[in-house]
Amino acid sequence: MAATVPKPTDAELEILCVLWSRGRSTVREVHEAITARKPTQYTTVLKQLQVMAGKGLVRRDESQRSHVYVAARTRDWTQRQLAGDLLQRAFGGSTGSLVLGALSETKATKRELAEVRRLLDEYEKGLPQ
Amino acid sequence: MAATVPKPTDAELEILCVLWSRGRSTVREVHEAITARKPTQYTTVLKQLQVMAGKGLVRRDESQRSHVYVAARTRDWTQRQLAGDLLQRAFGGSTGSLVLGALSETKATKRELAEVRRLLDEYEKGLPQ
DNA sequence: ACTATACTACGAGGAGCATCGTAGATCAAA
DNA sequence: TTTGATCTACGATGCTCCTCGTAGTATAGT
Repeated sequence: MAATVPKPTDAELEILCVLWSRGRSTVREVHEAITARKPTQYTTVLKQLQVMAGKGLVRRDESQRSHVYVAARTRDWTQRQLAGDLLQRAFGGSTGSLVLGALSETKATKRELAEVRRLLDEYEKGLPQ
Repeated sequence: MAATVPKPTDAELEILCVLWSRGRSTVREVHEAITARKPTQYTTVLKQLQVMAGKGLVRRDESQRSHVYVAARTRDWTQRQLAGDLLQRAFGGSTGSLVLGALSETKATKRELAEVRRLLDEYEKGLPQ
């Protein structure tokens, strides 16, 4: 069975973002990234990572004294989960509503709209039949 | 200043969905809708609504013995908040990624794609210049 | 060898969330 | 008027999340 990882919480998501952008990282490295935006104790980040490892959100290499952490799921995969989850919870499954919501909240420009259209085309190409 | 309402929690969102679809509702009516999908005590829903009123997520009319509740924000407004929030937290502000995430997670069909495109067109029409 | 530094493990505690039970008030029906 | 149903108010509990402090261990520098 595919190990089922839970939906990351807010704080966990922040850490995942660091891991996605940095790749394999030690606690210290993650901490430095996190604390730059929001001053936080080192052990807070450490504990988070330990909990996340327990949940299966991250994996770690303990072969060195400084353990090295990696996100267990890709950014894309997680984004799909979160978008799908929100879709069900708040949008009654209507993809169109979600898209519109995202667009209007961020005051998307014509340029971004074009980008979205382009992505739609690409996505459709990958569709069966 | 516009009263700033907090982001609704999962349980709160379920109740809001009921209020949005039913309109003005008593606790009993909300409870009936909620418990149909997930058996729940009457007082649980009542308490939720009371808390939500305190947070400003709903307003209530106490002129009758059975208080009548209304969502304080429209469905559209809330959806925009949630979509925008997720966008910032998980997608680094990239609307395109969010759209793709939602599409691929729900295995959107060609028909739905067409619908999304139509909405995009409409949205663009309302855009200034 | 000794001391300072860096690292992990882990327990504790505050805060919010979701749920429920009980108490007390109000109303309606017999 | 008494009884039963219906409603609100609210306290209590268990859970998760987040944060931090302390303890213990390994490493490195002098």
